Amino acid sequence: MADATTKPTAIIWFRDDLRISDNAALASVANDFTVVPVYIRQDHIANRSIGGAKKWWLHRSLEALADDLAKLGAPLVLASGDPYVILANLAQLTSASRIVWNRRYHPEAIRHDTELKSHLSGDGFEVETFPGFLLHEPTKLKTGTGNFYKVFSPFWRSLDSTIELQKPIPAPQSLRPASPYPASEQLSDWKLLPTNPDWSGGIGANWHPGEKAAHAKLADFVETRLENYGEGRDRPDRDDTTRLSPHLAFGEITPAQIFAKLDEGRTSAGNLGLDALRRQVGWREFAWHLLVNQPLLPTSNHKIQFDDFPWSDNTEGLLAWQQGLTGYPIVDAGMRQLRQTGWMHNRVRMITASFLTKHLLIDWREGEAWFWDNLVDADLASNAASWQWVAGTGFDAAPYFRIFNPILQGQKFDPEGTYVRAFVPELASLPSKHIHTPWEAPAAILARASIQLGQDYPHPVIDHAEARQRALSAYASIKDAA
DNA sequence: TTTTGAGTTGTTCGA
DNA sequence: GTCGAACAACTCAAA
Repeated sequence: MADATTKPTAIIWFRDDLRISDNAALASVANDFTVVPVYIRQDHIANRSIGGAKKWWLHRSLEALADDLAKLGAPLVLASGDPYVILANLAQLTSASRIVWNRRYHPEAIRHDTELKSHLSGDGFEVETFPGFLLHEPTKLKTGTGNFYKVFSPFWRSLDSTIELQKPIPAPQSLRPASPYPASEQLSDWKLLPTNPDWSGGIGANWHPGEKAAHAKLADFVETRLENYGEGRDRPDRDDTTRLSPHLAFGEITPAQIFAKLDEGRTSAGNLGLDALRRQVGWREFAWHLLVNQPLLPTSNHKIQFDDFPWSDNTEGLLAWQQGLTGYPIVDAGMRQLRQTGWMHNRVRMITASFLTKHLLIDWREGEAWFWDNLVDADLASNAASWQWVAGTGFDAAPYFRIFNPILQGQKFDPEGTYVRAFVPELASLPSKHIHTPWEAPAAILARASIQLGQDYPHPVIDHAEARQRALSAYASIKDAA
């Protein structure tokens, strides 16, 4: 009634946090303010354009968020342009006194948001920012000697034992809209969905963006797959992973919410899957910990001796890898899964990344960029940290002689070839015995499976043993130089 | 300050 | 088929 007009007004700026629950910024204004939720279009993150798969997800996720906010009573306002201008204009229009957001952590965003906060504060607005993206503040967690952590295990021991499990904040029951209420741009005008051609079919069939879908997926996982997660998560031929990564990347769900849900299922009998999943979430924390403390992570070798590494300009090899035509079935299945669904199983990310950097000797940054463009869950920190780890250039990196054997990996983690058959249909009729080594299959068996190597499916682009030796000598060359 | 133990995810070879 | 050792040396984190 009367108090709707007497309450002050606040603007909440949504960014990497497309959710209404466990949203500290939103909760801070939900009760005592009339509000304007705004999302400002951003085509770049850290000087990179957003990949097509993520644009598709963003569109759907904004739809879901807008829907939720409309039901609460304060529709989402979409705007394009410079955040300072937009926020200041909105504040003027609605007589807002307070502006809030949840923090982001990629280096450019930290710089940008810090500057923006000081400008807006200088203009007389009360600006407050909140955590919400991670379980820890990357600049605050330190080793005993005051440095940031560079090795996962001690990092995780420290974080895992000190996490005070904040209870996730419930979503507000309702919101009071500011008055007057600003006009919004139309989401469809942002043209985030692909047209001509619309390649999003495979992605749309696999994913349901949005906060509600994220929580439904988590609940289903805890109920049906958590128990198998410890070993099952390594199997691309099974569906034992959470597939929560894109939901996390868009902030539709928080690590705190995941941990809280997991805790409900904690038993005295053993918590193998539960602890394994916490640990995986810990890897995301660690990647951001590294990125915040080492902003060059996405672009520069952490181990600088790799600046002299003889990477190859193998454009044919790069193309074969990108298209899933290397002749190694597990590699090709992974690369095609990525193109078709915007996602790749974690085990296969390692296999394909090892193949690019070690078998083809192509700079990890080429692979990082390709993953960034195609992954629906593309995460600046996880992507960069993981590529550097595989390439051997990064923090706590794999020893140089750790070169994945794509044949063994296929046989071990996709023993029946289920995964290969799903994404490399031209091999579907091949018996399991030969599914990971079609070039060794007897002619009669290839004929029966209607495969002519070199025609229906490529010969291996390079022999494994030869590639292994080549990679080992390439690594030896920079070791000698150093 | 020095010392010590440890470090996601592997492969190959030879007994 | 299975198993342990070798593949290197270095950096990190904590005692």
